[in-house]
Parts: sequence; structure tokens; C-alpha cells
Amino acid sequence: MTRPTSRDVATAAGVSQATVSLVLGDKWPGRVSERTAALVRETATRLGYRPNLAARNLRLGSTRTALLVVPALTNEFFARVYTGAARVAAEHGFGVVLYPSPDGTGPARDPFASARAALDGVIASSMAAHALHAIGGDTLPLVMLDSDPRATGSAAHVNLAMADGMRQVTEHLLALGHRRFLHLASAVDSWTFDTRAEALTTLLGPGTELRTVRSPLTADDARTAMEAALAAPQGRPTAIVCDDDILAAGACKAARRLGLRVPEDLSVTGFDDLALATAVEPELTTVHLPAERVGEQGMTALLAVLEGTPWTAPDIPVTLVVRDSTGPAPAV
Amino acid sequence: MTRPTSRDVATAAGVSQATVSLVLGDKWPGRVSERTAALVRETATRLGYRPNLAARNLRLGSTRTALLVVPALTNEFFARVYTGAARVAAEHGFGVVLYPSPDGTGPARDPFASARAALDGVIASSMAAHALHAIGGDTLPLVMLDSDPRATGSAAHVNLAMADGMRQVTEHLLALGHRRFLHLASAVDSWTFDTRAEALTTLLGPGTELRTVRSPLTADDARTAMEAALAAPQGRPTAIVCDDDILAAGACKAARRLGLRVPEDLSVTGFDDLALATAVEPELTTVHLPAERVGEQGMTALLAVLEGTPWTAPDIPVTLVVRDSTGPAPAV
DNA sequence: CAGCCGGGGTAATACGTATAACTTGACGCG
DNA sequence: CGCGTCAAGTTATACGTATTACCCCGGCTG
Repeated sequence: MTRPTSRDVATAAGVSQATVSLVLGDKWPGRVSERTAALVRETATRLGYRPNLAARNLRLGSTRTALLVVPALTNEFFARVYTGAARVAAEHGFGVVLYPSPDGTGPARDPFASARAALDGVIASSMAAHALHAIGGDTLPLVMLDSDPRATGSAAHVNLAMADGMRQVTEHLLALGHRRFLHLASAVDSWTFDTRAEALTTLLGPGTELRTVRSPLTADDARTAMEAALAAPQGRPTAIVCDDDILAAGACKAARRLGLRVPEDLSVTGFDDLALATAVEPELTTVHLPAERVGEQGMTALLAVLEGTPWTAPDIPVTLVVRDSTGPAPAV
Repeated sequence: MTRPTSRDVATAAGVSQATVSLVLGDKWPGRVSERTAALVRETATRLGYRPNLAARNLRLGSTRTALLVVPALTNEFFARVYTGAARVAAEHGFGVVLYPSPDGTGPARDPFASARAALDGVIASSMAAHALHAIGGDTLPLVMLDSDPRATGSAAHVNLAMADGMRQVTEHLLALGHRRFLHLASAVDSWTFDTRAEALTTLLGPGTELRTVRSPLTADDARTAMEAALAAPQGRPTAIVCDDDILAAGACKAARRLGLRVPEDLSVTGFDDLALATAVEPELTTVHLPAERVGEQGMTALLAVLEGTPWTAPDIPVTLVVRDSTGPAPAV
């Protein structure tokens, strides 16, 4: 009634366990005659044999499994990062397991053990870096996603060209004549957002005005933040730069509630280019972040690190997608 | 340079490996004196000892890991299912690993092995049921999510009360005076959607009209489907029942492109209650599906099955959330 | 004082696999 | 004919843990 082992297959086929392992391992060509190999394979499938991965992992000292640490999977961006990472992993016979509920809601007394599998390496989003040492991931090969290249020492880095993205946003808005800006920024403290904020500040030349409001990354918070910011009609911003499409969508909505038309009275930009960006009306002008590619490169980097190859790559380029939420600055 | 084992801890502490295992296992109270226990624990942390999970899994014959099979994590609904399942799992010292890229895009020659970990059980969404036997999951304890209770024999089931959800939609729209309906249905063949379609057909009494258009679950497809359906001004539907918020959002957009106002000229309803539902304008009237609870109950069910306890529970209730995308049927 | 008990620990083992090291027969070749 | 070679397997072992069965010794009891 219990699952058949390689030894069961061996006795059933009248060979030794080693032979079974050799055949099914598909290495060592010529070690086993084609005739017995076929016999072994046939009995294996007949018995429904599945290798015990725990045993194999123990023997090989490697699980071919990576841990992906992200804040929340319900954020489409990170779901896509996972997808990309899992794809590349599968191509190399690797698996990807997620660190559950790092948002702090879950219990996970021993978060490392809760991954249940021995791990070969860790890919961590900077937005979840605080969880890293609790995981014990600092003792494993590590790849950081979107984190300060100067900070995390030896770890490999996969970064998006956030500053350049912000440059594109700024130039686009300046060309449209905007001079008074509001930065609807994430309340999360991370390299990602810091870099953007810094880029925005430096790129906006003299003769411009910039206010910043920090808000959690939810549409509701965006709305209340907006209502406060747009209250005064005179001197109010004409362009809202949001750190996130969700914020941007919330901003558009708040604007309309306040009787402002987008983009005629107010331009709004986002980041990420989620499905949401084209679902709302007007469709969002936003910086497209190739999330899948982040995951892919993260996994590629980890594989390189595991092989001892030093890995480095230029920042992943991002591109502004101009849609309908931005337009010429109002005449006043 | 290699990771310390329990034996390393043992020699360092001057005890036997068995003692280390006993202490760190925290069972068998009284088997070890408090003094040596403290010594062992101290050396363990000093050496940075982490138990080798592959070895433990092999020894115990169980990995405390479940496989969750879903179509795509980028769909917020399934991301939330995962979150719920992972939470309950963590509470019981279990892990959840995802079946990567079952949408067929990925390579995954041996999808089962690509889970990399030996598994204790499987939780499978019916929308990915076709992948099940390829995974070999049919030989493991199985919990089915939203699948035909009559179909999958012995497996435990966790179902949403889809028919009741559709009933609420129908009654809401009928009460608003609608008589001509369009069902924007998913192109995917599954119990979920079949149940809804059947419920809709039976609930709409005489004197009503129902057309059905099947479409992939993307906003773009929804739009083209809509444009075809609404082309003829006379006899066009006044209420659009969508199988999904994404479809609903697409439908709203298409309607506006065609010069129809929502909800004045056209009512639209969705399913799921994703974040999208409140991000678009008008906010969607939609059937709220407690996705997290699906994941939680799925995991709970699996845990019960693993203990040999027969598990059964009533369908998870769903509730219509009335927002701004539905209104009285237009006069004509 | 012998016998027994139990606290506190240890030695031994099995889990299922991959692979290194060894065996065996057949065969070719000098 | 004897030896090296090679194909085709097999035997043995280790991976690191959890747990069972055992052991030792001090103290209590009859």
C-alpha cells in the first residue's frame, strides 16, 4: 500500500537497486544495456514509481529549490516576478518556493523551517529585506531585487532603472508644460522609492514646484491624501506623479470627485503598468516595469552564483508608456 | 565551511547526537536534564545550526508540504487563495508550494519533480484539473476547489456557493426592471462557470431574454465581444452579467466607447470582487468571493484528510456587493 | 544487602537515493 | 594461451536526522 521505492522496482525487474538508479538517472550512457534499461523503465511505470525527493535531496546535498521573498503575492507586480522566476527555474530543474506571509500577519514562529524544504538559495525583494535574517537567508547564496547596490555587500543584484524611469516621466510632464508637481509616494522605506524620489527632485529644474505626500499603497489612502493636497484651488499641482498604478488610479478617482477632469485639468502618472492601468478610464500613463524579467534575471543570477560564477548585469531598462491620463498643463 | 550538522553540535557540546535531537525536538520532556538541554541549545545557536530538512523529511516520511495547483498567480483571486492556504498551513507547521506555470507556457517536462519537494497532499483548483494526473497528484491525498462534487469521487471538496451568487445577481437585476440580459461568460470549461450559466438560465423566468457570449478572461476580449453584442440598438440587452470583474471592467469600457452610460443605459455586474472592482469608475456591482477563505478551508480540509478524518463542509457563502455599475433599466 | 526502579543519557538503526569502487564474464590481440 | 580491456552489472556506502532499544548508576525498598 505504500509507495514503491527504487528497490521495489529493482526486485520486480530482477536487477539491483543501483541499476534502477542508473537507468532512471539517464546519465552514464553505456553503463546499462538498452534491453535491461527498457525493462527497468517499463517496470517503473508499471509500478507507478516516483523517486522520493527527500531522499534524493539528502543524497545530493542540494534541493534545487530557491526561496523567493516578496512582500505580498496579491500585488500583481510580485506575482509576475514569481512567474518569471518559476519559469527560468523550471527550465533548469529548479523549483521556487515562497516565503509565506512576510507581511507580518502570519505566525510562522520559525519562518525558515516553514519553507519546509532545504534551500539552495534566496532571492529577496528589498521590500522584504527586514525578514531576511529571520529567515536565516543571510547564510545562503543571495540575490537581491531592487536594493541599494552599495548596501548588501557581496550579494548579486537585479535592479530596475528606476531613476531613468523617473527621468522619462519628468521629461514627459515638463514637455507638456507642467510646473507644479505632487509626488504621491509610497510610505514604505526602500531603495526603490528613495531612488525615485531623489531622481524626481534633481530632475525638476528651477522654476518648478514639488510637494510630496507619503501614503500606503492602497487606493483609499491615495484618495484621502489627494483630497488634502488639492483642497486649495490656487497654486494646486497640475501633475501628480504616483509611485504605483494603484495610487494613480486612486488619484484619478479622487480628482474626479473633486470636480477635476483627467487629463484636462490634471495629469496623473503611475509606475508598474499593471493590468489595472488599462482597465481604468482614462488609461494610465505609466512606467512599464518588466516584472517577469526581474524574476527571470533574479533566478538566472542565483543559478550563476550557485555555480560560482560571478554575476553582474546592467539595470533592467524601463519605458514610459504614454496613455490618456496625461495632457498639456491647463492654461490657468 | 559546510553547514554544521546535529553531530557537530553534539561533539561541540560533549554529548551524543541523539541527545541533540531530543533536545531540539522539544518532545520527550524529562528525557534530558534541564542543564544539558540548555547547554545543547546554547551550542546549537552558537554554531548556527539549522536542521537539514531533507534529512528530516526522509526520516519522518513526511514533508509537511502541500502542493497548490492553480491556473495563474497573476490572477488576484488565486493569489488570495494561496495567501489563505499558506496562512493556515504555517499555523500547522506546513508549507505550500505552487505548481509552476500550469498554463502550459512553461516547459516542466516532469511537472511533479519540478515541485522539487516530496509532497504530502494536493489542493487543486478545478480550473487546473487537467494538469492533475500529469502531476501524479491523483495518487496523493487530494482536495478539490470549486469542482463538481459528483465528479471527483473520494476527494474532499471546497466549493463556493456559485449558484446562490448568481441568484443574488439575477434578483437584483430583475428588481431593477431588467429583462434583456447578456451573459459575458468565460471561455474556460469548468464547473464554476457551468454552474453559474445553469443558474442564470433557470433563474431568469419567462418574459426575459438571455444571450450568451463566451470570451477569454481578458479585458480586451471583453471589449470586442461587447462591441459585437451591442451593435444593434433595438433589442439590445440592458444588463450584462459578467463571469469576472476583469470582463466587467472591460464591458464598462466598451459600453462607454459605444456612447452608452453605465449604469444609466446599461447595468453591468461582475464576479470576484477584486481590487479592480473599486478602482474603476463606476465601481462595480459584483459578487464578492472570499478567496482567502477558499484557501484556508482547502488547507484545513487537506489537514483533516491527512489525519484520516473525513471532511465535509457546506458551500462557502458569497454575497452580492451592490455598487455603482447597476441601476434601473432604461425606460424604453 | 540484594533487588528494583527510574532518571539521564547513548548506541544503533532506518529512511531511499546516487554514485564510487569493485566484480565478472567475454572478447580481442599479441 | 595469458593478459588487458571493456561492457554490464552489483555491492557497499554516505547523506543527516528521529527514534527505539538499551545501558549505567544512584537511591529506595523489603
